[in-house]
Amino acid sequence: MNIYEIAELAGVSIATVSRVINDSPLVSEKTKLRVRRVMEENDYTPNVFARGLGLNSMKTIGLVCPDVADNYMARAVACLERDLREYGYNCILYCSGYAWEDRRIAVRTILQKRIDALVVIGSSYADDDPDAERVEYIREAAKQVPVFLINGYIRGENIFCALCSDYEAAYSAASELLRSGRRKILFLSDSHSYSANQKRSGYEAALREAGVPVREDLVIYTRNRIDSVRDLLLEMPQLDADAVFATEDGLAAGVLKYAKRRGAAVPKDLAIIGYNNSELAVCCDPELSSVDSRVDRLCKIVIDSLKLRLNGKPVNDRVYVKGCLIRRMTTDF
Amino acid sequence: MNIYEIAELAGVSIATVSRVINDSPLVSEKTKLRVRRVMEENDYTPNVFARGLGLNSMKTIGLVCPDVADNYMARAVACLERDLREYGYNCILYCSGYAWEDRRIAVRTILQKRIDALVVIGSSYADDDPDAERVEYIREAAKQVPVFLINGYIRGENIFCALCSDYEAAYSAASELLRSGRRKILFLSDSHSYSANQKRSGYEAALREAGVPVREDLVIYTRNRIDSVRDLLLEMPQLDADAVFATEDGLAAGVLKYAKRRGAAVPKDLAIIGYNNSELAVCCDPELSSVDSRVDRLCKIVIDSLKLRLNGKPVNDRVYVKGCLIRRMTTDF
DNA sequence: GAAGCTCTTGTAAGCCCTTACAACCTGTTA
DNA sequence: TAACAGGTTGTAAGGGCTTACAAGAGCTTC
Repeated sequence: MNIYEIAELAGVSIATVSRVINDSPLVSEKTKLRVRRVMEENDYTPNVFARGLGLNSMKTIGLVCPDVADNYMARAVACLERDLREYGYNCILYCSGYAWEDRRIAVRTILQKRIDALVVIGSSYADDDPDAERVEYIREAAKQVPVFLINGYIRGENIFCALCSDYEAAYSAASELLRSGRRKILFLSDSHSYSANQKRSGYEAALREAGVPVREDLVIYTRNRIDSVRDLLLEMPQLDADAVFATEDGLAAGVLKYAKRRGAAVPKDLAIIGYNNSELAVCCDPELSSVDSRVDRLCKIVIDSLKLRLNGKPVNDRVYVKGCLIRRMTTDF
Repeated sequence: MNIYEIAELAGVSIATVSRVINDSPLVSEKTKLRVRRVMEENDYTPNVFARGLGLNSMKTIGLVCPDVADNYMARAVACLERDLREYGYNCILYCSGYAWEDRRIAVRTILQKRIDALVVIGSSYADDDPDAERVEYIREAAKQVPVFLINGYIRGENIFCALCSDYEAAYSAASELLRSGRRKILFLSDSHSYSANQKRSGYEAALREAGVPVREDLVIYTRNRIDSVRDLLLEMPQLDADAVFATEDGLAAGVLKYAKRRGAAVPKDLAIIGYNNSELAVCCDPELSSVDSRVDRLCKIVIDSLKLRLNGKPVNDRVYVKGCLIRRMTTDF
């Protein structure tokens, strides 16, 4: 069943059928109705490939993220997919993994599908990255389609960034801990990504401002896995800290669990703040205080920009969203 | 840059270029090398739309699931996407939501993209469903492309199912609890889906077999949200149970948390078993015993079947995988 | 030296749409 | 009544690829 048969059955030309498909104002209402009825009766759907060829677009957006099994990215993907679909676009998903080379391949590969735009989630790039040239592939991609980064920042033609102001968020989280009298605040992170570095800077700024020296031994990196955190704490016979600021809820949840086992009272002996406000946070006992990095908000911003951009309108190339601390039970009141 | 230009530059016909693109054995190695070099030099990529038109396939698989933000489905999507990609296929994702009408629309919509196969995750359909006709759209879809169900069962031409044997898994989970002397086992579920019903049947069978009467007041349904569980427990001044079997880890985690708050010793006073062995389970304290429903295994099976099917080979239309109980700290040894 | 074979290449039709341009119809206007 | 405008429809030329079929090139064989 193709456009010719429909045209035949409706007694019109294929041009008219095509116009009906595209709801062109050039067709009279009467004809439209007739053609539509024939299409429905034969439940005809235009061939998207042919359509793609003609329009040079299949109304598809590429979504690249390191790992959808991560709750943060999953929420982003869910949000983006829904909204974009409602706007008439489908999403091709590509879980790249975290390695830079794999990310590069991901973008290159997905571009071959002739997507209309590319969204990269959790990219954590930055211009001031010491290895800045490793994000060059993003700029390459931007030559072909508009590129939207969620939580990554790269300056460039046709590149649009929506970021959580991690620096500020970390600053205020650390300040909160300082305000409640904590002086030995452990900074726990799982990566040296741009956003992790921003968090660290914010943390250090808050300490400095409060006149508290930044102690190298209180800045620790480990894998975001519960057993890594367990091992970490096992190796530290006595944890010389009265608070923890973790760059991921998973890390914070681990600290909470194993510190409690060790007999620490939370938050009295040890206050804890996580990051991302994931589903984990409310499952913890006591509930974990966490910085909400506002994925949904970031996604909305990206979607709005994307719509504007696809309509050829100008778009801000950088938007920051303030992260906000959700106070639960692992911090003082 | 199109196939004509490449042909021109390489001094061959477009047919030859096309054959090189498709790595046809009809082309001499010498010519292949030459054409390939020209393609690389101009970094040419064949237009997928035109290719799709010609081959009637864009090497794309449709992935429909109610909600990727759910850890179980996210793991499935991640696994499927990776393996299918390695096999040369990309995935179009569609998060349908749970409503039946929305699922129907999801499948109908995604089919229009002329995908080569459809994978439906967490469908929880069944032939013996009282509302069996509501899954008719799956059979409709199967007329167009092979359909693979993960954790759903519908008999039909071109429909292939991979399921966790929830009945058995639940049976053995309940048996485990009975073996350790529990007699008042609460069955806690968040849905009346096919697989939830299977779990309930398994649970009841175990009780009956042990000569323990099934108490209606110990079968409870509630939303899979931590606060729903909290409210549920609040409404039950004294929980007359010595064990809980929950159909989702989220529910189990909630019970664990609020039962502990109430002073119950776990597992001494209350043993708990969850389901799906999600990331939550190990974050709980004590770590949650949980039935591993083996998403990864199910995905592998689907992928293997899918490959066979796409090559026109015969495939089992139903494969069961045994769920297995992961014993952690919320059950006795 | 002609026939026949295999290997390789080219020609052209086809896949199913979109859309520029031409043409037609109807109703006004001068 | 002719010219014209506006609204509607049709014709035909793409768009970039695949592939059936034809054909040429280089061998071998008798």
